[in-house]
Amino acid sequence: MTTRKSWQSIHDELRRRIVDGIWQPGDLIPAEEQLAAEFQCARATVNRALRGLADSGLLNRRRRVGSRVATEPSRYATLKIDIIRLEVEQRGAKYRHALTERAQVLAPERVQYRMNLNDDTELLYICNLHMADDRPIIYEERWLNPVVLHGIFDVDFSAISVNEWLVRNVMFTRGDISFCATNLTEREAQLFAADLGEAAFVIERTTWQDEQCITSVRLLHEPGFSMRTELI
Amino acid sequence: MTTRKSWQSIHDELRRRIVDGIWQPGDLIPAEEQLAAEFQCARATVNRALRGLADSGLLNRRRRVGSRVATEPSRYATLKIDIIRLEVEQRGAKYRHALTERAQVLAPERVQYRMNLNDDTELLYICNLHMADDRPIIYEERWLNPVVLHGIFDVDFSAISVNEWLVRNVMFTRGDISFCATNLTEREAQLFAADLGEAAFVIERTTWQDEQCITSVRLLHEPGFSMRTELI
DNA sequence: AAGTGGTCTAGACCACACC
DNA sequence: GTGTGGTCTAGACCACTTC
Repeated sequence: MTTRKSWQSIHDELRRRIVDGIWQPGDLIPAEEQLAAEFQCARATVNRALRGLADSGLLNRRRRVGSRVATEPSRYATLKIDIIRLEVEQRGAKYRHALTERAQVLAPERVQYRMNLNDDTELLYICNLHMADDRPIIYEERWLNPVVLHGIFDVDFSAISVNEWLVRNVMFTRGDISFCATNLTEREAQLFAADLGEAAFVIERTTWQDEQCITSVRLLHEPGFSMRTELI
Repeated sequence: MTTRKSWQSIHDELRRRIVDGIWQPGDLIPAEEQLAAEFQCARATVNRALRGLADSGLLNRRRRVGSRVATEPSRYATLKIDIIRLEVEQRGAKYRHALTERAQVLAPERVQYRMNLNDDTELLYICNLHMADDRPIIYEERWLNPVVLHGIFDVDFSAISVNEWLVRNVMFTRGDISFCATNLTEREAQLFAADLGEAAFVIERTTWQDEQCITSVRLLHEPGFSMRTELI
């Protein structure tokens, strides 16, 4: 055995060959066996490195065929979904939230559709204004399904935020999230001390436990908000 | 040896124990060695399963300490960044784009800042309107760095889109992306046959090759656009 | 049939964090 | 020191795809 190679160093070297154009898009690269011989390591180590490159979209791998440099490399942006309180506190600001609404209601039709509910299930409807250093930053409008969330009607959501209660009490198995832009209504503009019609960033998130919908939430961000992340 | 276990089946079983609350948030789960004994498999197989759970944010793992069920499970939304033409064609629509502007200019200050450039580098400035079934869906405004992109001034971007030319000719090593909402200016509203001030979704993306900025782009989406993905 | 990636095994050593 | 996860090895078999 010569010096021990790490899968990371092999990953980086192969990545370099792709980025520098030594292996062009569409090219078939050497098989794992050959690379293992070149790098003087076990095939499993090369496999680990190649899997990483395939995960990040730089390679397409197929059995019997080999690993090909992607012709149209897929790139991904990964967004971390945090509890709002943590996001605020990590920025060094003081977090506070105010419960602005609480009711037991039938959801509007488009929410029923999103949550895949019958039209006779009464939901808990909760609205919250989230603040950083006492400045409103997010208006949260949320529908909760009592069929899944037993005892939800008895929880005191002025003491604990809905978000945190959910995180501690149920775990979702799947969810979807969508992003869009909207013009502030008059009422929404007042919340942010902004102008009617200003553009605001909206996140809508719906989460499920197996086939049952847990909750659907709409997060209206203050005008000027921008969400940033790294590309992979 | 009993029946052969796959890392996937172990992953799913452990995930079930977490989701069903058999292992509560904060709990220390058995060490790899013990799980390997339970599942009658090699430790490497358990390791692979646990690594998957840690990657998806359900576990926090530390050497010497063990694997702990995350108290505030991080959830991630992963967005696939495709070439616009592919996105349109995958929806079954006809793709077309029109070059609306092309100039050799100094970038505005905020773009220079974003691209980390001196204030004397002339960039190639290109604007494109992307259409699906002849309806404008994205207005693209882009600055390209000729220092990295040799010969960029000679390319005919009415024949090939900037996006595709870039993908085929350079590969970026890192990038950042941000999302926000904006009110359409009068000129922008005209492009989309929309009203002045309507809210539109904006993506800004800047990509780099090592320390040099390749390009920065602003994608203004048609009013009503919504970007959706699954939560992990 | 044959070649490629995907995975598993059993064992080993290392890196790290807590003692 | 000691116990945990992180990784590597050498070999093996399997799964898939093309021939």
